[in-house]
Amino acid sequence: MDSQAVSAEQAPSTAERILDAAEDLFAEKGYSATSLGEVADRVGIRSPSLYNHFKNKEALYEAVLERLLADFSAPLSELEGGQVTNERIIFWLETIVRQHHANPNLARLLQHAALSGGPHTNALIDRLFRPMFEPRAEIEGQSISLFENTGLQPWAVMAFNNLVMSYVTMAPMYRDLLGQDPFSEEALEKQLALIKTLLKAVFEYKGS
Amino acid sequence: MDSQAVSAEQAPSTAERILDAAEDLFAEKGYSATSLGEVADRVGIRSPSLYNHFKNKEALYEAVLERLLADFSAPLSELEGGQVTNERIIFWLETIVRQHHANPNLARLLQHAALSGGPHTNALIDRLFRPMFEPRAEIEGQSISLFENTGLQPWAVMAFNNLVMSYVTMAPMYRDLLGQDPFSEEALEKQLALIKTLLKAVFEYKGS
DNA sequence: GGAAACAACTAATAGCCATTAGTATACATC
DNA sequence: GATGTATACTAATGGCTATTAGTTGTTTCC
Repeated sequence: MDSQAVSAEQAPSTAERILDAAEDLFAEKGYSATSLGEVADRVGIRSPSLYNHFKNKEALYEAVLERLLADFSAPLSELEGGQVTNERIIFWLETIVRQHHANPNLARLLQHAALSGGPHTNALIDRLFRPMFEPRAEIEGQSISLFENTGLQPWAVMAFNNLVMSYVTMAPMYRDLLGQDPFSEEALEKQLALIKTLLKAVFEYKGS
Repeated sequence: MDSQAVSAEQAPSTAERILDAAEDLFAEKGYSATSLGEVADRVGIRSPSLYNHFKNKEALYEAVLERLLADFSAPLSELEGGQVTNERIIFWLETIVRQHHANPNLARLLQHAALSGGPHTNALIDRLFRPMFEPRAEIEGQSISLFENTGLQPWAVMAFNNLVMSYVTMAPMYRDLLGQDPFSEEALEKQLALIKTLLKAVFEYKGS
């Protein structure tokens, strides 16, 4: 009865609460191992009621993906909106790391998709990764791809993607091994320090 | 009738063929999303026949894990059997990378366990990772942990584990993005070159 | 050659899955 | 106040799940 919030923030709609619960579960268990009954349980409704908000399981999954992609696509677009300098690559990578720490679900979902497939996997690849690997659209006459001058592109792109993604997807094990929260502020700083060091090493790499 | 091999190699037993099929499926889909019916289909028998060889699904999973762990535990034991020099760490990491390329299933299985849990996950952590993170047993009076002198241990350990594991678990997506086999000989060489460069960068890192 | 062990099969179980149909309640609009 | 629209519910479906029981044929051993 006292739950009628008068504050500035709206109480989330049922559809939003479904998306929240489904995002966590899809990220943890993957598409096929996630049951609509469990999603409904977390929201506090019965599973057939989900169909008032989403056409079916696949549509719910697609909506979860769409919401995540909207957040995570921004940084790369911004990077490509100007000259790609080493400094801006560092800044871009740092932004991405912070984003994954703030919400680890996209990385987890992507990892499930890479391992097991599932609906819309190709769309995921195209929208999240393809832009990093393809030669960039020409800007000011020059066509540069990330890390191009190191001679190890696209392996360097994969390597740094691996660093960021696997930290997130392995976090439950690391939590156990470290005895501390892998998403704490200190942990984030340590990971960033290491990644920046490695990034500089790649910038200076001229071939063995 | 002509299938009675007279050659040196024995035809694999039914139990071994079950293990092979189950390993691939568990690695692809994870524990709960793998059905015994599908395992049986691949072997060419009916699912109740599996129970002639394994007590139940969990015992089959455990047997798959055991077989994989036997292969993958060797290199670290060997590394710790002597002085831990930078050169031997490089050699050890190279061995591990080659092992994961030869059989990507352990990395995939481990990734599923990290994301979703499942039976024996704690045992997996303890046997595969704990030795890398804990201070090593004293050998010749000195107690050294890997990467200790860089000041970023255990983050460096995690980072290189991430590099190796994620390359394997993301391989299906990379196959699509690269347009070539991520487990080919050339791909392996490229990955090794990059990892060695990064490893040397960490050895020389003294703190920002 | 009879006995025992082994490994395949079919049939049947209880439980969970996504999904549909039909129904009840509340709220907004005319 | 009547009429829709939205959103919850219960009940029921057919399919898939792991697992058990019981049966049949084949191999191994004395």
